[in-house]
Amino acid sequence: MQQVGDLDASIGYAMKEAASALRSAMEDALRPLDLSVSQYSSLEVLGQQPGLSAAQLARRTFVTRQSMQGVLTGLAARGLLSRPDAAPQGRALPTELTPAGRDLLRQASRAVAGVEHRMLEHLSAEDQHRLHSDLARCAEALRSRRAPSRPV
Amino acid sequence: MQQVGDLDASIGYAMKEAASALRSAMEDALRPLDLSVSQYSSLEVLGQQPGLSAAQLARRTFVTRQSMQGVLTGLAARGLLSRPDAAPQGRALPTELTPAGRDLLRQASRAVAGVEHRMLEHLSAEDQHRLHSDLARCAEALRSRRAPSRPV
DNA sequence: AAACCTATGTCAGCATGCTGACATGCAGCA
DNA sequence: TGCTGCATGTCAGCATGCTGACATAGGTTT
Repeated sequence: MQQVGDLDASIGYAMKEAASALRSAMEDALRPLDLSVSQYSSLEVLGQQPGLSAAQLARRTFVTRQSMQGVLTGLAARGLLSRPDAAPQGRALPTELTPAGRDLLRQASRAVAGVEHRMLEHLSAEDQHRLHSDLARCAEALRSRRAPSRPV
Repeated sequence: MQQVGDLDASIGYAMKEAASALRSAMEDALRPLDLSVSQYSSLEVLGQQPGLSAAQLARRTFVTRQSMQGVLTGLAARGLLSRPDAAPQGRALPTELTPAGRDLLRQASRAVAGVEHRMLEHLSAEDQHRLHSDLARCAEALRSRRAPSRPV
């Protein structure tokens, strides 16, 4: 275990491969709707948790809040979501989907569900459940020891 | 299954989360060596399969050959790998690590192995084996139906 | 009240990776 | 021979996402 060893035996490599294939398939599925994966992710999160700020949304979709601003600007320009001009409290601008946004999200979510189904069709329900929990455990294990790197 | 549904139950979302955490942890581990994840990936593949062309390397590391050119240029400028000036046959330029490249790869591979170990330490050997095979199956299932989109 | 800390939005600059396009070398076929 | 198809390398342009920096709003501590 001192070095990575054969890549075809590496779980990290397999994870990158699977994530890369998933992203490509999602891009293909979302292209007809003129949505990028980042745009879809924002819509999906926002559909389930209306009123999130850009910074909260960014954390949920694994990008920086600076990047999220660009995504939200693009979606707002297409009338898919709305943000108040002034913050009702603090600096956070709560974002919500418009009816058009909800409608497009419904189509996009259907397309992505198809991709996910295709990805998992050869796995039993039990395998899927365990895969989900193992992935969550991997993420948690990596997150837990993110050193604060505060110098003494 | 007609829509994606709760994100916390989505395997695709969990995969993105795990892959994102893995990438961040690798960036942290490789920063002291002044290597990006892409640079490390290229070195690792090249260490196991010397003589690959840029295009072959690109496919193995899930980037385009155009992007790979930039990575190889940077690594070559640091004396970590060597490419012939002229193609010995066809257009492909077979790339190989220099002794300095092999040395840095050894350190990087150790660091990344540590990350991967941390990611998996709460999973049994059996769980790890199954996770690897499930990820491979997911990738394969997504790849298989990449539609050629040739119009009839 | 004043100082501090945190979270948020925003601007600027830059690195990475992509698509599109073109030329080249080689194999296969008419 | 010439034509076609394919893989490779390379150039240009662009989109995405990042880091760094700053101002602002609110809460906490002193």
